[in-house]
Amino acid sequence: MFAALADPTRRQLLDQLASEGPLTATALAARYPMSRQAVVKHLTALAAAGLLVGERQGREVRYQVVGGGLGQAATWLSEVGDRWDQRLDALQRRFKDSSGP
Amino acid sequence: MFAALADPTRRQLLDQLASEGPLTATALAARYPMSRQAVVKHLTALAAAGLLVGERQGREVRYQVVGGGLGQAATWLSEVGDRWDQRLDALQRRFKDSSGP
DNA sequence: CGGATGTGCAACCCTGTAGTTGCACTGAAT
DNA sequence: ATTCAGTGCAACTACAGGGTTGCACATCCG
Repeated sequence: MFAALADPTRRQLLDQLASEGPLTATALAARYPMSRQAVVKHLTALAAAGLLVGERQGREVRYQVVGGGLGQAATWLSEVGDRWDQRLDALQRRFKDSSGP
Repeated sequence: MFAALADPTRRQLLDQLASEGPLTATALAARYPMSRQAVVKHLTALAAAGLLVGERQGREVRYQVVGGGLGQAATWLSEVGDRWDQRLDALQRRFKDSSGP
């Protein structure tokens, strides 16, 4: 899932879909200097990571962002951040204790 | 930077450093089924992404987490999330308007 | 000093994957 | 029915990156 976010193109794709709403692979490919299939691969990767869903409408497929997906990443980030903050706090407390009045 | 977080090993490494405090590359390598150099490469990648710093003490180098680094990732996530939420809100409003009482 | 321990650098496989091209299939329009 | 736009699948190339090994350099301890 972080692997899906690792590629800059995929982040851009996600960004565009988030701000412009559902689009088709062909429409997106027109905005990037790469082939349609390349874009499709990226979209598939993002969908596999649970960040997108593709909905078929006639002969086209509109991809749109799934809101909850990013939450997991955010959760992990804050967990590690918290652990590190706890260590920082502990160090600061110990420092205060040993140098206190 | 997301690329740095993409590898599971690197996330584990970050995790351990966040919860156990500064460690050397050799000490970390002892806990992983890979060579020391492999671990060093990961640590270097994390340091290049601004998530770690290595501090030399005599002949060893202790790596420790840099708190602010994760903030950037969190910021990006929340930005994209917000944009998507805005679109959702706009859609819901429009839907309410067109089907309202 | 000499040996042990920890680090740094470089060259080298090997797998994964981003990107391409080509072709077949399906839905819509004339 | 024919044509056109959009999609899907598969084979192929090429490059990045994870991992290894080998050796040289620095530092601590006897």
